[in-house]
Amino acid sequence: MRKKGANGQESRAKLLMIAANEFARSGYHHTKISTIVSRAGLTQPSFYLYFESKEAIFRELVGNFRSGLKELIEGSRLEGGIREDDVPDRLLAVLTSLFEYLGKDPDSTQIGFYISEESAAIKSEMAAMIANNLRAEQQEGYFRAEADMAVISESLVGVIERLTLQELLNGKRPSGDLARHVVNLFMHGICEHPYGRVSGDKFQGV
Amino acid sequence: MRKKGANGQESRAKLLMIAANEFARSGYHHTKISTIVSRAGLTQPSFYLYFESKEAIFRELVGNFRSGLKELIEGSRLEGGIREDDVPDRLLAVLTSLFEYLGKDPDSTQIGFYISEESAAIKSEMAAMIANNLRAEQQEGYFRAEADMAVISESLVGVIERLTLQELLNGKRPSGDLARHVVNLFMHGICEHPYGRVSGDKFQGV
Amino acid sequence: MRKKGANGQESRAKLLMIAANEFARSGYHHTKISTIVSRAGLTQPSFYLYFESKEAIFRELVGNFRSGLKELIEGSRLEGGIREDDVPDRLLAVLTSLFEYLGKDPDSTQIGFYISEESAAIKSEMAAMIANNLRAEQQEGYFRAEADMAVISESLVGVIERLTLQELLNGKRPSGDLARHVVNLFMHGICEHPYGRVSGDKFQGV
Amino acid sequence: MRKKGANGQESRAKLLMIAANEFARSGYHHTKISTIVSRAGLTQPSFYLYFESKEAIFRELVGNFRSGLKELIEGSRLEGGIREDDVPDRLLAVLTSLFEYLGKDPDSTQIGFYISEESAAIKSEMAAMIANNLRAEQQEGYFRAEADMAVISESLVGVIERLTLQELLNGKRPSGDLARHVVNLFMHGICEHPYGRVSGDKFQGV
DNA sequence: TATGAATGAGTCTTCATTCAT
DNA sequence: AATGAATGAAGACTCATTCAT
Repeated sequence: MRKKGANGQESRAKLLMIAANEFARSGYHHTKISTIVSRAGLTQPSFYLYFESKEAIFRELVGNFRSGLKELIEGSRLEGGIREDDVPDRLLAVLTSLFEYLGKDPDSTQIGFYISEESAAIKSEMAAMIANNLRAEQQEGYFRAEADMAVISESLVGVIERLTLQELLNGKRPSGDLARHVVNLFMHGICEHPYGRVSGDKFQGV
Repeated sequence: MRKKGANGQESRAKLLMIAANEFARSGYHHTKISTIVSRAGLTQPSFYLYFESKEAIFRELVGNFRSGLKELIEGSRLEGGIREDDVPDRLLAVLTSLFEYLGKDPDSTQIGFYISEESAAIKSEMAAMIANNLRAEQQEGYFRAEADMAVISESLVGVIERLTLQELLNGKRPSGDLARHVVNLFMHGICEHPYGRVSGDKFQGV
Repeated sequence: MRKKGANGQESRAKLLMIAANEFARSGYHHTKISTIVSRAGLTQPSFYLYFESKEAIFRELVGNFRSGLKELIEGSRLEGGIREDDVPDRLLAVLTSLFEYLGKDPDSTQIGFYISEESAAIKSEMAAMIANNLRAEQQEGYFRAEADMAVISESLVGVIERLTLQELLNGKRPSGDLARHVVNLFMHGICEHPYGRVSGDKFQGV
Repeated sequence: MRKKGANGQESRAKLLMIAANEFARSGYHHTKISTIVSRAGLTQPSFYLYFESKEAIFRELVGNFRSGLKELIEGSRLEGGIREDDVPDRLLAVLTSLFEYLGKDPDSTQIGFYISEESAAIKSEMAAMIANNLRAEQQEGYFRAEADMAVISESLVGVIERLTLQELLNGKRPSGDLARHVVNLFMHGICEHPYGRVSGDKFQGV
């Protein structure tokens, strides 16, 4: 006769899930081990059967999110040789899958993007990878040569993190919708009648 | 010769400044009153001479940042009747002063944008105000009629917060530079040769 | 061999007992959690395993005393229909059990009667219950019709609290002894030769 | 030109009065020097111009009450040789002046009787003096020879303190009224038909 | 006579973590 | 696989009191 929850893997997974939820809702410091185990129907010492410390479980959550994100982005470089007309659709596909990733586990996204002290690093890493992708594509002539891809990629990350928080995680808009908005913004801007770009003595064109 | 710190207002201001710095560097919970007062050359009880609690001084800091930001944005609507050609320059001016505000007191910006639990609310408020401004300008024909200003303003806030953190606060680029990049991105996008916009059955154009 | 104090209920009871003693001897403010736990052979956090706060354990102590007292007095109304000659003996029994209650746990009595801010309320409640009992008995003709039972019961409470503190708690006299003194005083007074009662223009007889 | 409140004696008296009020209302520990001086329109250091410490001002208040009380009681022994019939009226007069003393400065009475740690001692002293007076009168045959004046005086003090708190200080009954109730109770008791006194094998008669 | 500014000393309370079973 | 009981370490906050002016 198995004891209730006697399957260690189950308990571990349960703790991980609940911890993610607590961290996402309350932040790292306000989350208490006692709350987590209590929601899991366990006691405090049991927690330490599966995780070394509060920090360890948090790191595991952040790590999972981070590596999944990295993998996704690494696999999304535009293949060379696609027709120029296809660029927007390719971008759209990439961004859609990115938003889908961010939306499928809101607690982890919350943690990785907004709670963790690693958040800044994660987004920087993300921006760097995107910048690489974009530069490669830029070299193939898909984007304006003078565009500063460091700034563009940081901007893109900023847009993504903001829309994720404000539109995606609370269910206001679906991934594809958001992706399309972003593509159109980054492709064409919002200006009615394109005219010259702003510049100045001390500024360089984007 | 005046006693060191014998002026209460000086002590208060000092504590406020040091607290901002500690909160910005270490976050709310890791910041200790003992550290703050020690850096100010005071003792713990003195802190409570000027502030009700740790939370109170934090709130004051956040409040100052928030109201300053609000005031700035509220005063920045494009006046109607300017020539269409001037729109980019006006936007540039607005964004420049915004980045300047965000860059002049990095600790407060850090707190208001990234540390406070109010951060989300602050940015939402900011996005809402910007959306209002943009809509007004949209009605005067400066921007594409079909652009969804809710998404645009959220995106703009995302870009601003990201560039502030990655480029402005660590001194990589000056306010004007960033502002110009943002204007160009939002005006025209990064696309080399404008072609049709992406769309889909279930999506509406931006 | 059981670990010392490994039984939670024992620890709780121990803390409760020691706390009562400390509160009784030193008053609420001078009583330190550190002293209580140290006397119990525990550390401070253990205290919070069993009680929410210093105030909570104090309230529990006061509450226990109060409810026990209430129960005792509520159950002590003289049954109607007893012979008039038996009234003193019945009163004697009631007062004896009251003094016994007050004397069996001196620390709690000290707390409930003299330390707690609720003391006044406790004694008022006690006086009100006694007044009710006395009035019922008065209606059955056991006591003089013109006696003001509000004043009498307050007086009785005053006598009880004073004798408890001065004679009972320090062991000078046993419960029965005190009860008998009180009965005789309230029944007959101390006057050698009963003469007329004092009265005055503006006073009503007791 | 005199500074406001430049008269030291005025400030001192003011502090004393306010302190009495605060101590009476809030107890010793909850009373804060900061509150006292603030109500007096002074600052904290000024307090130490007139009193050595918080404890010192408290002691002064208690001392004043105590010595006034002592003086009053000492002067109230029944002169020998009065007619037996006059005893009640003499007692009445004594008790009336006692209640008047207790009622004229409620804050001080509150402090001396209920707040101070000296309260027990004050009442004991009071009981002892009363016992002396009563014994003297008992020897002159005014009271029953077998009455135990130690218990009687303690009881009397108990009645006085209780009626003072419950009836006098909150204005429910005037001094003379209370005094008369007490005299009648102690002279004759409340029994309708005097019958034998309770006694027991192990008890001695009052 | 009065005060602006500052502090020494002390206590409650919290929480992650562990031990023995 | 799980837990009842216990703790080490740390930080916020309070208040009577004093110094220099």
